Amino acid sequence: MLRLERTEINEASPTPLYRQLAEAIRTRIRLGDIKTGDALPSERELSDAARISRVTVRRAIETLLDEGLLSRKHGSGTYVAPRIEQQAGLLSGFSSDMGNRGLRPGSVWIERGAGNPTPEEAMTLGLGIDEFVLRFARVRTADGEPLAIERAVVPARFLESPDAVGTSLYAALEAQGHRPVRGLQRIQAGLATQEEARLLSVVPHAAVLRIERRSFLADGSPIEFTRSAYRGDRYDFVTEVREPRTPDTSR
Amino acid sequence: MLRLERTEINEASPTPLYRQLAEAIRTRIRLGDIKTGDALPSERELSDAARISRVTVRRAIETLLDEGLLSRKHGSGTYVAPRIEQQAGLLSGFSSDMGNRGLRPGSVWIERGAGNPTPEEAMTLGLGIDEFVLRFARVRTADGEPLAIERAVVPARFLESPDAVGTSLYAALEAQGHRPVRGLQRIQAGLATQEEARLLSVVPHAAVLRIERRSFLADGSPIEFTRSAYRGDRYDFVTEVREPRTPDTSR
DNA sequence: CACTTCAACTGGTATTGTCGACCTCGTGAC
DNA sequence: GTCACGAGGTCGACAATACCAGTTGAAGTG
Repeated sequence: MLRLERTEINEASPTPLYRQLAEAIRTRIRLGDIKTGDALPSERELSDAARISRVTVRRAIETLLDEGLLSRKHGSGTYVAPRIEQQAGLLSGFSSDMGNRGLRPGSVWIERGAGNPTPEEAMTLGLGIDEFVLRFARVRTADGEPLAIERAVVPARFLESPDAVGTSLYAALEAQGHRPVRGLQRIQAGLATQEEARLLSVVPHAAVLRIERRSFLADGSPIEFTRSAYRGDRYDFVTEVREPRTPDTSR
Repeated sequence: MLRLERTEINEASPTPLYRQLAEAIRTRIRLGDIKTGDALPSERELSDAARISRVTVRRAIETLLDEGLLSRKHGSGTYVAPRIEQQAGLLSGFSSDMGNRGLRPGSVWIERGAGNPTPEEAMTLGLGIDEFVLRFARVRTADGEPLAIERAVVPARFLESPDAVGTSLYAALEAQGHRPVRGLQRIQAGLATQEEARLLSVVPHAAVLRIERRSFLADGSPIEFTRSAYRGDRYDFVTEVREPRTPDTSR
C-alpha cells in the first residue's frame, strides 16, 4: 500500500502543495509502488497522512486525472489508470517531437528573413498587409535523412531579429516571453510536388502529410503560422484525445 | 456590463451550482452580452451577485477555461478569449464530424459480422486470439459522395449483436453503457490501393489519409479499434491542442 | 441457499475564512 | 513632463467543516 508521509511535502517551498502532492503520487506510480488497477488511498486517508486539506488533495488528484494517470469512480475509489503511451508533444516543435521518437533532429535552412505577409498570412495572423513578418523555411531531418519541409511565419514584433532563432523557433519565442498555449492544426494528405520531391528525396507524386498549424498566446493573439510537408513513408502523426473530465449531461 | 442575478441559479436543481453558473456565463458569451476581450466581473463580484461562494465561482470559471472560452491573468482579471473555431468532435464518430462540417453523412455496409481477432487486433484490444470480436466495415459518404472507408473492430462482450449498430457505432456502445473517454489516433498519408480507389471513386495512387484509432473506457480497457482511409482531396483533419492549464515550471 | 437491507465506506458539492502574489493606475516627487 | 512608488484591486492557494450521493459487502431475512 501507498504510504505518504508529511515529510515529503515541503511547507516552505514556493511550489504549491497540490503540485508537490501530485508529483509525489506521480513518482509512486512511475516507480511501481502502486500498480495499474490498484486503488489509491481514499482522499480522506491521503488528507490525514499528509496533513493536507481534502480540497487540496482533490486538486492534486485532478491534475493527475487530466494527465490520464488516474481514474475516479464515485462511491468506489480512485484507481491507477493503465499507462497509455506518451503523446507526442503537440504544441512542441520538431526537435522535441523527434526526441520523443528517439531520432536525432537536424535542419537545413532554405530561407530566413523578413517581409510583408501574403493576404492569407495576414488573415490568419490578424495583421495588416503593411506590417512585418519573419519567415523561416527549413528542411527538417531525422538521423540525417530529410523528413519534412517546414515554413513558419511569425509577426515581427515577437522576435528581435530572424537570427534569434537557432534550432528551435519555440525556444526563441519563449526566450522573449511569448509562450503559445493553444494551437489549431489541420492535417491533409497530398502528393509531393516536383520541388518537394527534390527537397525530400522522394519521387514526385509520393504521399506527403501536410500539416498547417496556427498557435495562439493566452490572450488569443496569433503568434505563429506554420505549414509543413512530411514524407508519408516515414512519418505518422499521433494524437491523444480525451473527453472532458466532467461531461455535462444536463444539456 | 454583465449582471448575474441569483434568480438564474436554481438552488433545488440536481445540477451542481458550478455547472449552472458556467452555463449562465457560457450563454452570456454566446449571446454577445460580454464580448471578446472584455473582462468578466471579478470572482468576488460574481460570488456576491449570485450569492455563491468564491470557490464555487472559481470552479465554474475553471471549466470555461478548459473549454477555451476564458483566459485568466493573475492580478488583473478574467477575460473572454477570442473565439477559435470549434474543434471537430474528436472522440465522436463520423456522423457528428460531418454534422459539424455541414455535410449529410451516409454509409454503405461492406461487412458486418463476428469472428476471431487477428494477432494485431488481439494485441491492440488486449484480447486472446480465441475470444470474439465484431467487425464493421462501411463506405462512408458525405452528401452522397464516397469520402472514407472505415473498418471497426469491437470486442464482442461490449455489444449484444452486430445488428445493434445502426448508423452510429458510438451510439450503440453508449446505449449499452460503454462510453469511451480516451482515444489514441495515428494519422498517416498514403496512396490509394486498387480496392480503395474503386470504393472511393478515385484513381489508383490518389492521396489518402489513413487514420487509426484506439478508444478506451475510463478504467483503461480498450473498446474499439478502427482503421479508416479518407480521400485526400476531400477531407482534412483538424485538431485543437492546448497546453496544460497550470504548466509545471518546477521540473 | 439466494435475496434483501443497511451501514460504513467511497468520491462530489458547497461554505466561510485567511493569507499571499501579482497587476494597474493614480499620486506625488523630481 | 517623466518616473518611481504604493494602495487597492485581482487572481492563487489552502484550511476546516458540512452534507449529499453512489458503491459495496456483510449481516439479517425468507
